[in-house]
Amino acid sequence: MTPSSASVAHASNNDFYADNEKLYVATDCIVFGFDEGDLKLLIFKRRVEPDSGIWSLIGSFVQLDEDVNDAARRVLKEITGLDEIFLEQSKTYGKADRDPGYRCLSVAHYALIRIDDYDKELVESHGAYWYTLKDLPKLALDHDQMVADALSKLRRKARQQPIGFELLPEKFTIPQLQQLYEAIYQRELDPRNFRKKVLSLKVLVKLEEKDKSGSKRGAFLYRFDAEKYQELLESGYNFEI
Amino acid sequence: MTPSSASVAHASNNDFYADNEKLYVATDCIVFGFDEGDLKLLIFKRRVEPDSGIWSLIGSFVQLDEDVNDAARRVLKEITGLDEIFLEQSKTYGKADRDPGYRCLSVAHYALIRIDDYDKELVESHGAYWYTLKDLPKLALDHDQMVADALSKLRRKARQQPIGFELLPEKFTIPQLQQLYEAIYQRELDPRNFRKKVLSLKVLVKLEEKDKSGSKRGAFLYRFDAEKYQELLESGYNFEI
DNA sequence: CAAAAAAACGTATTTTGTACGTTTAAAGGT
DNA sequence: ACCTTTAAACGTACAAAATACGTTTTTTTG
Repeated sequence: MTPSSASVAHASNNDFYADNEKLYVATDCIVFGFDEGDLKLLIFKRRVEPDSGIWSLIGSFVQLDEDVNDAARRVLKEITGLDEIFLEQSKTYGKADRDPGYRCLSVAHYALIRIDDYDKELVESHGAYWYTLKDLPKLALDHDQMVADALSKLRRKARQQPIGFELLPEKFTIPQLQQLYEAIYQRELDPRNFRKKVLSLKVLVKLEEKDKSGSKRGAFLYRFDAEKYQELLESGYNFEI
Repeated sequence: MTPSSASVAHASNNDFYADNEKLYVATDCIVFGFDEGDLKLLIFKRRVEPDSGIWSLIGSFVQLDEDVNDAARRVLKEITGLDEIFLEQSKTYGKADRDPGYRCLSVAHYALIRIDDYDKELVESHGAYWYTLKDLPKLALDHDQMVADALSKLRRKARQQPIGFELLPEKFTIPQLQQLYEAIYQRELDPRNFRKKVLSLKVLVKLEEKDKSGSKRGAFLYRFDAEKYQELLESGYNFEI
């Protein structure tokens, strides 16, 4: 019954939890999407008591036989219908009083999804909606902090690798890519320098098609070269837009 | 009895743990120090059965009424006698099978300590020792991975802020500072460019004393200017040595 | 007192980032 | 048909930063 592994049974003070005590572990997902030039977040509103009407991140308990990151993937699949998306651990929130009434810690994960891929009906059936970051309502518990932390991780991540591709549709224009980075960094970028920089990475493949939704003239569509992108990652290059 | 908060009781699949099931939460600390030109790690060897002789990181269970990061601080205080040291969450390890026999997840933290500050007797009384990173023995469970991850976090952190100061004694020479960065990055740096760069930050205060332990000529000692260091952090400057 | 070694200072070159001008393609009004 | 407008696409000049490497200084030791 008593754990025996070296990982925990070593410090002098290794109390185990009493039989009637329990510590819950949950995971919450900060789901980012990009649409109409804005970074969006998938949040959901409880429709039944208790806490009906309160907005929060999507999440779930970690089951006893389940890896923590699998729990996050399960939540994402349940709500968006999507599999195999970018998902990374953000941070663990472990304040003893973070959830009133009982002890529960949450391992937050952030996900990036292509906003045109997800299962719209499934999302709505769960009471989940996309919110622009700026218009975000107050969220439950420490979820506001989770969002702030995930956003700052996303920003750092975006500097290290061309993460934008996870958030854009397969074909995209350079101005669209720029809009995404502007949304992530929350500042304007020079379109001429942005184009120069992004093309210098040699990970974009120019297509023959144009996208005319953004301007009269239209802009050429690009897709990214998965192979060269991989090389770039492995070289340890810093994207630094 | 059943948790009612919005944070967890929302997904369709919110199983709670059965009465006889329990999920343990521990914290493990990756404690870095710097001595004799090398990065060192504080690890400890169990001296009683079971698992006697196995090396592992220092750690402990998180108590039911205790913040997770407080648990890490408690462990550090217990083993090193040190308070108020640099401590940051690294990553949470949550594979269902990471610890054989029972379900336990671990929230890893990494700490940076001035190796001449710690309580030597206390450390030894706990069976803990400093090991150079390269000579590290095989550690228990997934602790090798924890060390690798923490090291990579330390590297990234070192690029963002002059973290070296946490690891050096109050007075140090520029060549010592360089040695530290060489140990962190695992590559050689040009001493002339290193000096130029580090002095350009204007956070070092030159003292009148010299340290003669490293060379015949001796090198001037410096301390860092806490105020200017703080300004530098707040300006969002990237250290980038 | 010369040789050795590392500290301390300096300069040249290359690379990268930043600022901003010009040309081009297509749409829409007159 | 042609002029205007708009954003895309391309290009150039300058500033800042990183890198490479030469020189001088200080001290110890043979």
